[in-house]
Amino acid sequence: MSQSRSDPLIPRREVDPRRELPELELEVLERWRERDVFAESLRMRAGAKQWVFYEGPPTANGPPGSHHVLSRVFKDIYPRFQTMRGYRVERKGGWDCHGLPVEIAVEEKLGITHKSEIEEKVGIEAFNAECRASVFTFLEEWDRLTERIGFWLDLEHAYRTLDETYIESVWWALSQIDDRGLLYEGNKVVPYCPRCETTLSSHEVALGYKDVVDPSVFLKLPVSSGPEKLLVWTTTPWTLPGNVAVAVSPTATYALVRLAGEDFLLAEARVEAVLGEGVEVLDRFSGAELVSRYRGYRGPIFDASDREAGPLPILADEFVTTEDGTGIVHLAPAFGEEDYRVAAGAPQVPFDPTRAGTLYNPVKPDGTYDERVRSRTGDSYAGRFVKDPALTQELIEDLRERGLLLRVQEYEHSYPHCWRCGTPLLYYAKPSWYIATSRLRDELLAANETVRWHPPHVKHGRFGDWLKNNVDWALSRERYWGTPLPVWRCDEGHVHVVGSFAELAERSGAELDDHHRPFVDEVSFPCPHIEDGEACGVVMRRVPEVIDVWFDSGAMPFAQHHFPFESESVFEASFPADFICEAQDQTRGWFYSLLAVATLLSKGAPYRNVVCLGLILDEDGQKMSKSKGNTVEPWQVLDNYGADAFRWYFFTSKQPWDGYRFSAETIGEGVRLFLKQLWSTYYFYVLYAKASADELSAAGAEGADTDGTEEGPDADLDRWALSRTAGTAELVAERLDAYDATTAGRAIASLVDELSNWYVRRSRRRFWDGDPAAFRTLRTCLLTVSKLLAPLCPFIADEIYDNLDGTLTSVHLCDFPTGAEVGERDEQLEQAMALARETVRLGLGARGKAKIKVRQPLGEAVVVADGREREAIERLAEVVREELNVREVRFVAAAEELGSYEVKANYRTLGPLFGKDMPLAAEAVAALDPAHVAEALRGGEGIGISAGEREHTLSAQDVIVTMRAPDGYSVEREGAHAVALDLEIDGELRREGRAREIVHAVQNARKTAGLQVEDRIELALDGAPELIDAAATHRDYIMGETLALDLDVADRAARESARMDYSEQTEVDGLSLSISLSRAHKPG
RNA sequence: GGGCGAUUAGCUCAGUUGGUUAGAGCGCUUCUCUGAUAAGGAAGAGGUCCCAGGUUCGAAUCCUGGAUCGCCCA
Repeated sequence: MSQSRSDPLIPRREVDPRRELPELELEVLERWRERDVFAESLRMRAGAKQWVFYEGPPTANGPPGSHHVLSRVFKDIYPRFQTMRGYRVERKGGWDCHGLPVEIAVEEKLGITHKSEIEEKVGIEAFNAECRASVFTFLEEWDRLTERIGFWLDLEHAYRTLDETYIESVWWALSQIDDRGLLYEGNKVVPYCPRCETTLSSHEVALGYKDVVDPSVFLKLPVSSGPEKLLVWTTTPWTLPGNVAVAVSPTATYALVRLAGEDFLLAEARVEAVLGEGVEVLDRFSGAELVSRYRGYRGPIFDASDREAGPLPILADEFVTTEDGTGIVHLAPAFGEEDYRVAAGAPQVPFDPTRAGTLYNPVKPDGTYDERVRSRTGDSYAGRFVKDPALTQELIEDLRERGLLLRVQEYEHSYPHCWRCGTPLLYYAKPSWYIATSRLRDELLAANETVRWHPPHVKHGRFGDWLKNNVDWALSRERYWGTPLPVWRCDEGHVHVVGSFAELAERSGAELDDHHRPFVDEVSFPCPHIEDGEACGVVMRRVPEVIDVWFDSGAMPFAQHHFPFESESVFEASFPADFICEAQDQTRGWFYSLLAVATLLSKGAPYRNVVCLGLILDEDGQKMSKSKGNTVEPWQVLDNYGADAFRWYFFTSKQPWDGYRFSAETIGEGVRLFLKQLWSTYYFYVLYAKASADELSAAGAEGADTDGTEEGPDADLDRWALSRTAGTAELVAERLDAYDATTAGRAIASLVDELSNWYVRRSRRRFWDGDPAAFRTLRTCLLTVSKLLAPLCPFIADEIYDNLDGTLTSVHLCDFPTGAEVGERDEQLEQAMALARETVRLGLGARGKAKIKVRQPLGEAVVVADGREREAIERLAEVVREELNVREVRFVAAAEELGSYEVKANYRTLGPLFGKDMPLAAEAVAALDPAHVAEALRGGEGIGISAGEREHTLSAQDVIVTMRAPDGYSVEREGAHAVALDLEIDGELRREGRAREIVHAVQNARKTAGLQVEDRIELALDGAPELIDAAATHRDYIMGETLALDLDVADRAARESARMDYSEQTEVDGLSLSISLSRAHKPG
């Protein structure tokens, strides 16, 4: 397993600086397979404490898209992290197999357009066999994608909701719920798809809202006792044949008004909106009074073969509002939830919910009128689809002809449609099985309180609100491919819920291999119901429904383990989950079904942390969909940029719940900025460690104990790099613990940027020289980065670890690094370095302003800094000096040593003191003599100012001293910091600058001549006397830098050039220079 | 109609308990550095911090109202 490294500083393999990451990832995958790393990561933690992850099962009957990659990335990060933290994190995969989407796909395949064909033409057995076959159509692609993106999931032991064991656990759950008295059959108005002929659950309804324009009608219905007419508004004219009553608000004020000779009744608040201005109000009274005054209206609104003309009741109920319409609503109990409730409670309406056949419903399950409904001319509307726009026009025309229509108005509203087939839903009274979740509302809310949501606002916002408004779970579906509802019923009306396959076998004697429909439908048994001490005994048959697939998924915590029939301890140990993660659309989906099922079984919240992801939109902010053709195919991204890049984009571009504007190009940016930079730094290390192998293996043996004892700038830089890395390790662990991969990832990116652009850049010379301390430092930093990065970008992280260390077979078997083991934290040094870098930045700015190249040395840089800042920069003065290419760095305590300056009030300290008088105080400070103030404050004296009615003695923190640009220097400043450069260039500086220019020119010539970096040369220079002078003065320097064994200057150069391999003419500082060089033969 | 979230540079996003002149990356222009670099560094152009009120000495930040976008609910 572990491999000993005799020379830890020397990498095992060479590295290609232009390595294609997708190709690299495929190799890493191969290595994981060979070394069985995922399984090993579990074995390694076999005895450890569990950290539990639940996989929300996708359906594999469609191909995976980019949004699946999103959720799978986050589902991978935290389990990998917690594994490295020492936990055992099992990751059982899962597949959601049942449900309407599967059936729809099969219907399409078989060319079925209507539900009835399934039983009549195909047969349930054949149909379900097709469903079973199609469930895993895309399984292979899912598995392939899962592996390719580095999502470690146990696919071999994945649970499947169609498995017998799974179904049995679901049955058990339902029997438990029944035992609590929470399962019931109700006759309720439900959202119903007339095409699929099935009831939809509220979460399914939520998927299909569309904005549509429908005609709404204002009716005038004559009261039965006089000429007045009730004004009634409805947006669903098709429900009018089902009308049995109207309702008003008992408390609202109603008005009797006269318009164009007609008397109307409507809510006073709606008069102007409905009838316009200047309407004559004849009388006002409350809704309750209206009811007692008029009692009824002439009905029915539409003629029907089984209805006689006569008064229909006016009812009063609180649900009626006067916010829109007329304040009077029509009631059709078969087509509205409130209508049903109000009608059921009114003795004037001949509807009794407990008695079959009393609900007036003229619409058949396929969404067409039955033969009872007749038009004004006596024709039947039978067979017409109720939402057919042409029919709606006929109904309106009918009303108009009969003088019942006041007005038709286009009404734009959001209306639910079937999320699968797009048919407008009907609200329709149907018998249906329910779970009384609304009775558990308090338990649900209490369970939610124990959950940590990411982002937090979901808890009391979207999800909490949903729980507060909980309605009973409509559980049954009149479909075929699903977990059969385990409810048997006899003709006496007794109901029995079967809780296990064994129980079913025992009662019926039937042993089934497959408990799906239609096989389970055949099973019957004598009714066990005991009445008066005697069993009923009448034959029981299963009700035809299957259950809502959301219940399947909500049952996964126990059903995946076939609990309670086996694996009891496994289930107990893995409940609740520490972490689940899905997109926001699961708020009403899986997040709810999990919570509801667990609560129904009195188990408390099934998860502790939820990461709730946002949606993926395209570049223009449009929702991605196949029909728009704006989807980004995962494979396209993976092949071009790789999985690490894909993953990196998701967690560093923004917080994942904010949603994404996604395009392939934005992923490329992250590759360049971060992954390539990391790779470059890693390549640099490997290149030079290989080149210095001899020195390093000698040093390796004695190396470790000399660490930390060295002094000087190099040691400071090493300590800085280790401190920054240690700090980052602490931060990353803390953030990943808090499910904040975004901050963690960005912190790693900053670290890598600083290692690459500061540590490595500053340390180049040490790497060329084979300084073991530099290699040790950089290796520690890179290895730490690889471990920090392992949960986030598992491929590149493992490659770096494997090459630089490889003690374990994968970085994913390592413990997550702690700051302490990386190195000592020195925050003062970190701050000092930040200040030094800031100073360099300002100095370079000053150079830029003066247009003096960095190659030209300057005499001095004057840094304005005081106190601790000065100490900090002074400690790193050598770094600043080199970076700015100046002979000396001089410090001045305050700006006046350099030039004039000004003082300003510090609002942060003085503001709270002076309050309203702050502007006066600021003026008072500005009016002070700056030199005097600075002098006094440095001497520890206070300076009194007064503003308004207050007086205050200024201390050093109360003022900000800012320098003005002095003469003779180029100055760059920012806030209190400033760097000034002495621009005077004397002969010596000029010569040195020119020597450096010459080196630069020769290096370019070497490149052009095609020489290797390690080739030695013979060099000859000729040209302007100023350059020759400089070259002569800095002869050794030039030879050293250009690896010249011999340098000829001027006089000899001319004749030498003829025999040289390469020569060129160039210009330096506007002066001509000729360079000739030859590859020298290395001695020995 | 209600709820939740968002709105900051051409684009993608930061912006700490309210504090002086609002930042970064990408892209663009100019310059520069380079013995790891299709890299790096500097400068420039680019902002009514969605709008309007309010609180405050002071608002991108807090409050109210509104607009637009997204999601959810009815």
